[in-house]
Amino acid sequence: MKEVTLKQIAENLGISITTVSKALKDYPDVSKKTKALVKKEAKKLHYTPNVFAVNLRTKESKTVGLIIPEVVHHFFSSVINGIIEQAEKKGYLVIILQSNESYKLEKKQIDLLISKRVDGIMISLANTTVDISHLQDVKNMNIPLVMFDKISKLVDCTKVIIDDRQAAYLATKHLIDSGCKKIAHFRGALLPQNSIDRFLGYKKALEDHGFEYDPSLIYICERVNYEEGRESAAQLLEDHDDVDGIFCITDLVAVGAIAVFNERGIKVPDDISIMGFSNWFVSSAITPSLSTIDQPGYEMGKTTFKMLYKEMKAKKNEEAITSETRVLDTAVIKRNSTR
Amino acid sequence: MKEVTLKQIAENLGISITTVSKALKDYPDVSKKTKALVKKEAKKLHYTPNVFAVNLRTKESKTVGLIIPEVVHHFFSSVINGIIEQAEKKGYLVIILQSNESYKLEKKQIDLLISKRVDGIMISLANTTVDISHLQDVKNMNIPLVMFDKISKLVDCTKVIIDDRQAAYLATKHLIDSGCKKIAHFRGALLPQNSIDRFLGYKKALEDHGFEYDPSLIYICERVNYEEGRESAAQLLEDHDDVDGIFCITDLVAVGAIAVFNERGIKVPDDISIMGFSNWFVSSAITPSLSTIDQPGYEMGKTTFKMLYKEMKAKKNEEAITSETRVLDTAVIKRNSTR
DNA sequence: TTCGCATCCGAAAACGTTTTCGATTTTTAA
DNA sequence: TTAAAAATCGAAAACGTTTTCGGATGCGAA
Repeated sequence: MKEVTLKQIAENLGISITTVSKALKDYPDVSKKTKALVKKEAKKLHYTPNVFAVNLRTKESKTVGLIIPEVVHHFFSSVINGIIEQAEKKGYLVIILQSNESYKLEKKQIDLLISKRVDGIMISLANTTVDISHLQDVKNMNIPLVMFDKISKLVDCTKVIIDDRQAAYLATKHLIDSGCKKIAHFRGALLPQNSIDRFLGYKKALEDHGFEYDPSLIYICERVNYEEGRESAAQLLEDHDDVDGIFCITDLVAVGAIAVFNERGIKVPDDISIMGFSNWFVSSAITPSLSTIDQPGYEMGKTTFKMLYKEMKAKKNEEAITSETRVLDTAVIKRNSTR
Repeated sequence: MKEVTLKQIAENLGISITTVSKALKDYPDVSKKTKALVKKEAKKLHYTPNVFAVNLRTKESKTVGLIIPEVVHHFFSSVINGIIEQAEKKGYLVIILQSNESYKLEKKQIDLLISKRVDGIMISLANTTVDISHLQDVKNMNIPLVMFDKISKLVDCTKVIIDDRQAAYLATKHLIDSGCKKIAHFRGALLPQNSIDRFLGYKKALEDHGFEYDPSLIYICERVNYEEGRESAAQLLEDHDDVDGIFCITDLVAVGAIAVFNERGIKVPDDISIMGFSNWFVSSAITPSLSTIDQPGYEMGKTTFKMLYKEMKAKKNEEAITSETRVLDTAVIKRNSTR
């Protein structure tokens, strides 16, 4: 029942630990004969190297950290999916932490990951994060860092994002093209970059097409959920009777809005068109199915890890790591909630 | 820029490494004065222990593994949420792996976690898993193991589950109580235990209430998704014109079915009642909102980790670890898809 | 024979921590 | 004052691996 170590094998074979170690790693200065011998014995004893010792010696953990605002979220869980798949392929394991949209937690978790000596960190920022010194710390300690989706422009590191502004522009344009004359926007909280960008895209689209921007058509959904979609829709119905299009920051908000319109006999899209954002898989299942922007979560996860991997490799080879921003493609998905 | 170690502190203070180590861990054989001195110096230099060395020495990683069939799934991501929250609270980190419902991958991942020397493993089995020797291995190596949700009765370890059979019984009974006369069941694949149990619960409820079990009313949804819900509903409409109730293995399947009925002008619940399973948060957002069984994912994650923690502590104290099965409560949630 | 050159092997240090056990000093009791 | 007890400290081993560097061996060529 004892742990089997290099020493064990060495003793069994009457050779040194050194030779065993080198044989297993195919060093050129071990004869083919002893290599075969050692490997056979290792297999026989089911030898697996003690990672703790390997970590200590090599100063690597082959483990990366991932901090995400909310795990229970279709987009983010798609990202997780992409990341862990890609990581496993490259022999890395992923430690997942959830910031719960809290800056304080996020900071603590960064420290935790650093103290666990992960080889790299991937993060999507909490909405409440403004101070970015904890991320600067990561960079200063020369730990590879990649931000995705919810990023901060203030941190110099590689980023994987979509062009929220452009996507929102296209979403709004799609409403305009389909004949909407008065378009509201259910936006997210004021701080997060993507909430800002989507708002700006919306505004720009209006201006470019001869609409005047009307602040009273903006509704804020702090928590970006179904309930807020409902509330905003209800409020909108009180405030305005001539809005014929809504661009929602997220599908979930849009679904809430559609539910309210359905209940009140307001026809979507005949009376009012609804545009979502994310292409949550449920969006095609509701009635009417939701027109939206496809936001490639799985893809984002995949390239996020790939970027991180590149940096980790560069660091190992003592090459300089250069920050890079990768922008993923989005697409307008036309369904039945818009004309 | 050098790493700060115990040695560093010791040299600065002109004392031994031993004393520094003990001072930081409040050993009783270090004077208050030197303790204060050491702690001050440690703080000044931002000392953090090298986990690699600690791991090697203590043979613990303070890390646990989690294998899940699919990350992108509301129920499972709720479980993940519960687990990582609880784990962090106890100072453990969680490595998440995804088996993609593949036995082969699952087995490989178990080996991976073992080789990473995690302190414990939590797993929800892949649908295709029948051979359980890899889990037996885990037990044999004396690594704490907890199975949740999709378990195998053949493995002797602690388990956290719901009473699928009982819950399905109540779901079916609810349909019966609300006046349904002919009740179909959209079940899952044949192998997984919870698919079997829900089917058995359905059958038992029928028998207990004077219904005769009719195999032609059973539809199999292999992949348990929206599309299969649609297909099964469409098929049902061809096969039978007098079914007035359906118990679906999962909300997603139920949502697919409802969509078909909505499209074809079949009224839910007036013409046909639909019962789901899981209480996916979308279920309350669709029209009509879905009656279902509440399956507490977050709670399950929480107690799964707690159970694991208990075992890990027991192992450390060299107490015997006794397997235990914890059954969590479910509840019938009545909404508008049933009368 | 001797030198040079491969080829093959192993001693030993290093990674940074924890913990045992003995040594030294200080305090207390007689 | 002295012996015993308590308080405080440190040397050293151990965890299991990786890697450097020097040593041994064998072989062919000079």
